[in-house]
Amino acid sequence: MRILVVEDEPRIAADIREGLERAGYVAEIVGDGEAAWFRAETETYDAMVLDLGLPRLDGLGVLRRLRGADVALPVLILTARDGWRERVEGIDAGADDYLVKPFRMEELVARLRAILRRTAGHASPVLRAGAVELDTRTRAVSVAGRETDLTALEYRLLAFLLHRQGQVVAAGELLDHLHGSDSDREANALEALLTRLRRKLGPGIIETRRGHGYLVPADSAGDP
Amino acid sequence: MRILVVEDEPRIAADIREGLERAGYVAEIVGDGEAAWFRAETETYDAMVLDLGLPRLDGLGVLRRLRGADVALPVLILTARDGWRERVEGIDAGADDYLVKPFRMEELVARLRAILRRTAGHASPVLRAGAVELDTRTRAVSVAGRETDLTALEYRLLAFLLHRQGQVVAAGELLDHLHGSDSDREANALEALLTRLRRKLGPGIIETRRGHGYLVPADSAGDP
DNA sequence: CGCCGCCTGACACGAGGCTGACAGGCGGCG
DNA sequence: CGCCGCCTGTCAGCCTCGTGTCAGGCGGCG
Repeated sequence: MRILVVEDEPRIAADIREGLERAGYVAEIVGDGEAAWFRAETETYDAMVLDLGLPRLDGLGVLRRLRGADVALPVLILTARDGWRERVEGIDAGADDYLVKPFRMEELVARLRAILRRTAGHASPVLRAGAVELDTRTRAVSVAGRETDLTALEYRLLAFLLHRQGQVVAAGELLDHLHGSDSDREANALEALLTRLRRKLGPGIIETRRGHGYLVPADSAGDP
Repeated sequence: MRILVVEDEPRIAADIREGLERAGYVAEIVGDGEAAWFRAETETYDAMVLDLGLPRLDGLGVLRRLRGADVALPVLILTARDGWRERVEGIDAGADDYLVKPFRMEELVARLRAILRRTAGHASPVLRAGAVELDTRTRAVSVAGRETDLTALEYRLLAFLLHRQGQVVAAGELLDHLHGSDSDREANALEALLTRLRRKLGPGIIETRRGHGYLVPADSAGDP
């Protein structure tokens, strides 16, 4: 789960990142509305945490533009305590929920989970492929009903592939998602990771398309 | 006819504008990818001329975003002479045609006319020819409804020919897209590749124009 | 009829991908 | 503070399969 955090105050941004990552999300921070708009349009995120009190480009402007462009991205807005006007306008502009600063991280995570659960037609928070089930809320993964422990990286990889079920994802894109960088050396790291993950999941879940990339098949793979 | 030109180099941009307007089009220039995306989303254009060598935001990102958002806008990309990799990725990402810099204005106008003629650009990410379907999003190819495995090279070749449906493409140009170089020896490699691809696709999909090149016919070839 | 362009089956090589082993790093726990 | 565990990147070896090459065949055009 990738969350785009739009927050100009470095300390708060760092706190949010820490809290989100502790909760199992991947957080990316941008400091102003212009960058937020750009990132939201060019990359794929599962949700956005948007501080309305941005210095340069108004957070509300970002939100309106997003909604105007029909971007179905769950947005949680952060407002000042006395910013009731902002809150109303934010909800009007298409925010999914709001949070008043200062707030407790647990509350942020809880609200994020809530809007992730009820958004975008991804009705169910659990992803399935064959005998494999992945619950995005609890981060629990089971194979044929058996709870299975995945490492952080393995989980990210699996979740990403499940999110794109049926599509072939290039190795470069996977590496890009797992870290930021991309290199030749690291190609093998992905392969090693895949080997370990496949050993835990069993055969038929993650397939290789030589020269194309990897995918988890759309149909009920693994149990025919 | 409104054409959106995305080009950061002012002199080239001015040249293109002049050439397009002389040919009877209305040209609008933007200098970076972010602006291009915004304009393409908020305004209506008949085609886009997109320089892939943009400084800040990568032109390919714009293209992918457009296709991902199901924007049915014909796109002609401009690439550097040695940017064959860019070209391949551009076509893969849903460009309708490409032009190598430097180019003559007459050629730009001619290619623009061509892609405007076969209307609708590539609104849908799936390309069709007879019984063959190619989904650029999933990289899946099917023949008469049957999923068919293509190798990386076969896929590139087919995708390229489908993007240029109805046009004869010279062997040299095909080789140029599949690899960087172009040699006599390699000519046969292309023929071998074609043989293998045709065997998978069945007859009537890829035709040979002796002495000219290859094409996949524009009309519903293969199923009459 | 003979040349030339194109097709195709066979084959061999090398790149791409897999995996077991190892090492550095980081955090946890005593 | 130091030991020990797990996680993850790197390396080397192996295997598979994709792809180029070769040799020969088919057919059209002069």
